[in-house]
Formats: sequence, C-alpha cells, structure tokens
Amino acid sequence: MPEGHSVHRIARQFARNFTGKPVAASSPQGRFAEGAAVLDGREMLQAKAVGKQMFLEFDGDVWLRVHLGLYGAWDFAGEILVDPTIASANGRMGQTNQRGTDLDEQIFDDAGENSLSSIGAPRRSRVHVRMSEQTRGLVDEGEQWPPPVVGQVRLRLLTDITCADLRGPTACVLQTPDEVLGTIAKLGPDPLVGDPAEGEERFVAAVRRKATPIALLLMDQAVVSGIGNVYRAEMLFRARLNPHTPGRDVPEEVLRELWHDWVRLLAIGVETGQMMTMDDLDPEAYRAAMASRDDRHWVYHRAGLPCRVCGTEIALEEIGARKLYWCPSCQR
DNA sequence: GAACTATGCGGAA
DNA sequence: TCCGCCTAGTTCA
Repeated sequence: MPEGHSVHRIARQFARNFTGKPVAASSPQGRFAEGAAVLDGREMLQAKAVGKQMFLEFDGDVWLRVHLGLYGAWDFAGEILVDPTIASANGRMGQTNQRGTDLDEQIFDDAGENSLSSIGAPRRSRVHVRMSEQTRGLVDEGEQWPPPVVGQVRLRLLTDITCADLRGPTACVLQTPDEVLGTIAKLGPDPLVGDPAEGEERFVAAVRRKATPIALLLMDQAVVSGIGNVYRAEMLFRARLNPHTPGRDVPEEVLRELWHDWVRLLAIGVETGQMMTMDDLDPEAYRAAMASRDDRHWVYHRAGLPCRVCGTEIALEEIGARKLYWCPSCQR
C-alpha cells in the first residue's frame, strides 16, 4: 500500500527508536515464529529503506527484509522519539484510507495533547495507536505494557519502551548479508539511496532501452524504486506526458525532468508523510485544494471529473492490472 | 453485516 | 493475463 515515502519514514522511526538496543521479537500470529525466535534478543544495528523494501540489521549478520505490499502496516506504540527529519510521525505507518490520502494517525503526549504540529527537536511522545473502536478502548484504558496484541500480528518487535507491530506484509523474511545485497541489486535507483546523479543516469538508461509504455516503466521497481500508482499518475500529469509513450520515445530531457520530479516529490513525501503532488500550485490555490479532502491530486482517483487545468474529463483505464488516471488532453 | 476497494507483487497458466 | 495473497476502511443495504 505505501509508496516509497512511507517506507523511508518507517525506517527512520526504527533507526531512531530501535537501533543500538536489544530487541525482543515474537510472532503472536505464529506465521513468523521461527524467524522471530532467531531475532529475539539480538541488537538492532541499522534500519534502511530502498524503494518499498525495508531492511533491519541485527547483530550476527542477520537481516530482516519487510515489504508491506498492498495491505501491510506497522503500528508503533509506547514511548517513541520522533525523528526530526519527518514532520510528524504516525502511530500507524503504511496503511492508508480509500481516498488516496494518508491516514494521519497522530501522536499524543502524556497529557493527551496533540504534539504533532511541532517540528524540530526530537521529543519523546507517548503513542496512542488508534485502530478499531475496541482497540481504542483497550489502549486508552490501561497502562498495559507491553500493549495487548490485537488482530493478526505477524511480528512484534519490542524494546524496553517501544513496541512495533507488523500486520499483513507481503514479505517478512530473514536474509543473509549477501541476500540483502542481491535484493537491492535488483532494484532500480532510489533518490534517497546512493548518489542521485548516478541514479538519474541509471533511470534514463533503463527507460530508453525499452519499448514498454512509460506508465508501466515508472511502476517497475527494477527501473526506479519507490513509485506506486499515485505518484505514477501524478508524475505523468506533471510532465504532461502521454502514459502510453514507449520508454525509448520519451525525450531524454523529459526523462531527466521525471527523475528530478521524483527526487522532489519523494523528499516532500518523506518529510510530510503525505503524497503532496500539487506543491507547484500557488499558495492560495493550494490551500483551496487541500481544504477539500478529495482534492489532493491532479488526476489520481479523479476519473470523470474535469481536469484541473483544461476541464477535460479525467480518463481511467487499466494498464498492467492497475488503474491509470490521466488527462487525454493535457497529456498528448 | 456484506460488498467493495486499495498506494503491490509473485507465481501459475 | 489472471489469480491469490491478506488486511482494514468505507459504502451500502
């Protein structure tokens, strides 16, 4: 479900709250019992994200690779230090709602006041994880530690003060260092991993090699990492590019623009936790767009509605078994 | 309470 | 190309 920005945010939360500490691991659901037993008691050494994949390193050359897929989510609970590089940290990270907007689950301090608007120095906050109604009751009532397990928790990671629960991932597997390198080697460049200039060259070369429509290439994690269905549609619109253009026919300068746009959008997404793709509106228009919750994007999820630029109906078609939204007039 | 949907991806056919 | 995975929020009856 999450696109690349969410995964980077989650990795930063792990880096801030788990690395350097021994971690208790368990699989309440049972489906990762063997892996959890291997992890249990090990110190977490680092957390990193590449595209939509997250890698947690534990002592003894043991790595955990997690991919959230369509449904996965991490829930953080307990006392957490908010990473200063992200404007707000959600109790629940990864899962999102149906409007294509991020669920902004909020962190409350011990007094129960919203502490999210503050950006800057890291601070400790008590996370109250919102979930279903019955969960809310449980979490708010008790000072229980560790928090009661609710639902199908594939993996629970615990320090003395912080809890992270993983639900519904597509992938949750242990890897050797070599296997981690192998996984990463198959991935296209991520603007936040390695040299962005080198990433740009890799991206341009990979796209120009292929006759595949650019709409499919942008979603291909071997071509570029982290772009999902929302960013794909929005980036193509921002570039005024026809989604069906074969990769090799996209002018090189347009490809370079696309890469730089991804660099920019990813940075904004990691910082804000939201897929802000209309950042180039003037401030007043932007405020108006944001005021209506459904109006965050240029084309995504806007089938049949008038294009914000030309008024043409936004088209919806299936490509590669995914929904593609675009403006047939602006994106010729 | 059922039906529907989703920001993903791998494997079978 | 299609199917299955697997979860939770939203919509509708």
